[in-house]
Amino acid sequence: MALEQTSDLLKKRKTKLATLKSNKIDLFPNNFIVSHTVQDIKNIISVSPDPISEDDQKFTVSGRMLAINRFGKASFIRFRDRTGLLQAYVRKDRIGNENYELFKQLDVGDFVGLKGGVFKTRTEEWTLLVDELKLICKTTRPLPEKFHGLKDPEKRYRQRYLDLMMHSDVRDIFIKRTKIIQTIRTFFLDRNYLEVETPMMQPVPGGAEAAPFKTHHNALGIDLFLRIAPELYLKRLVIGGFERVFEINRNFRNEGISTQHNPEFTMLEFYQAYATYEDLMELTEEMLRHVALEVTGYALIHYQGNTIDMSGNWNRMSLKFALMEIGGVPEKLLSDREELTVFAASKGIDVTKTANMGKVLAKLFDVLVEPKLIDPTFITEYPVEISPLSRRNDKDPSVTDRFELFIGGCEIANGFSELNDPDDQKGRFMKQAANRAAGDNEAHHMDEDFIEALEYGMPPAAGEGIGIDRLAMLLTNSASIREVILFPHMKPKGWKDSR
RNA sequence: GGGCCGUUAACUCAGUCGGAAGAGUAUCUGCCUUUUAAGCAGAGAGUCGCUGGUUCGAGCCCAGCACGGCCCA
Repeated sequence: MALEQTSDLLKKRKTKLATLKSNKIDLFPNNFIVSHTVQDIKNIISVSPDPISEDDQKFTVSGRMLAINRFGKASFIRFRDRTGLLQAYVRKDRIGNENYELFKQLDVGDFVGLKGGVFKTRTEEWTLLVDELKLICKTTRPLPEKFHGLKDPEKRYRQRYLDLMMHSDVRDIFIKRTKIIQTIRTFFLDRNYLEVETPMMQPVPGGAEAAPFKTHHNALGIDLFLRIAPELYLKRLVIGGFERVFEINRNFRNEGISTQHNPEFTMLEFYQAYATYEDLMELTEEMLRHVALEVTGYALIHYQGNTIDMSGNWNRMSLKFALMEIGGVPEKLLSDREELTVFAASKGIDVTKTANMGKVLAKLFDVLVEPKLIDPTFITEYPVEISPLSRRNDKDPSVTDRFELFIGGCEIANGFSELNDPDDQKGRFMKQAANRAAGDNEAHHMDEDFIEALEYGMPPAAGEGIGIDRLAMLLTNSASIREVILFPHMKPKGWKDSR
């Protein structure tokens, strides 16, 4: 056991606990039975026809004390349970001398069980008049300051429980996040999609262009990769006859951490047989509009100073059109890789020498167009070389039947008609493998097993992925992905034994 | 990986020109039975992120490192 350095405050608190314990006070009892929640009490008060006095009905509640105002022989406390905040009035003449002496030893942060009726204070605030008070759980550490809360972002993320305890707006963000996921789930279940789970550990990481995390299975003696996407497995299910499937689950990508990236993040992917990418654009509009309304109550989203209208028909334009009209790229450059690279360089955009035309276009788009797509906009006609899993367009085989959706300057969704020609798919994988050999470690791996699956026949289908974290950022007006992930990844620090 | 900024009491933050470490909240003691950032009087509380350097003297200047934030790649 390492020697722990304790602050003055902590030492005093521990001494207090020891004293209480030696006085036979149970600091962590587990036998308190609650009759009402705070919300129950508020509901009952709100429908009571006549003025209530503290003797009409008794409630038994429990919660964490967040504030104590002591006045010698009486005190006001505020406590909170999962349903809300309530004030209570603790009087020495009601709970008795002995209990009041115990109460004087309690601290902000402690859990208490209370029994009593309700009355209105002079300032018209409904307050529980305490007849009985019991310690439910003693805190060993003091809570952060009540007025300023916990501001240090590092502490907020590393000790999220404190952040949640102190800040109702933070709690609201995570409640909204859950509501987003539940609304999406219901949306798909209502449309006869089957919710499935596919491997998180894959022998060949596929379905996206990203560096994976590697792990090892001892008994099998093989390396496995944490999935970067579930796509290829979900398509195997479409081949198997599950014509409508969806999965909401974690993906893992071994890349940098930023305000937009966490190494693990949550992705919705869904696939529908006999649908095209155009059908999915319709479905996406309907779904996201529905989610925004369900979660925020409005079709207008306020995000980082912009007002985004989720109602009406969303913009649609091709990648090249967007580059010309929004990015200001001269049309004649769009068909010449060399000139385009020079143009990119003139804008301070660095393009690697090995990058193909599609990658150059995508890079230009990321910098010149994406930040400007505030209102929901579908971008279509992505080049085939950067869309290795998408179906070719019938009229122009150099582009695919694919779209990406941008809202608030952020990529939210990526969908396309699925490539179901096994030979074409094999050729695309081989091109990717060549890129990989040339040094692109984010290029796709060859997946022979998936090619074989396609050879058994996949019905025409369209599929889409939506980043749940990004969507949660959008709907909670969060500038950083860390604000919508309960425990964002951070470098370990010696903070555990430094206090 | 690069740039800028931050790290001082449990929390939120000051700290001037390099010359004895500060405030509010919280804690402790006393008073206080309708407060709500309660009030009044008093007290205690610090590895100034870490390591080294410059200096008679460093929270402050310099270098390196750690962690975090924002921006860029």
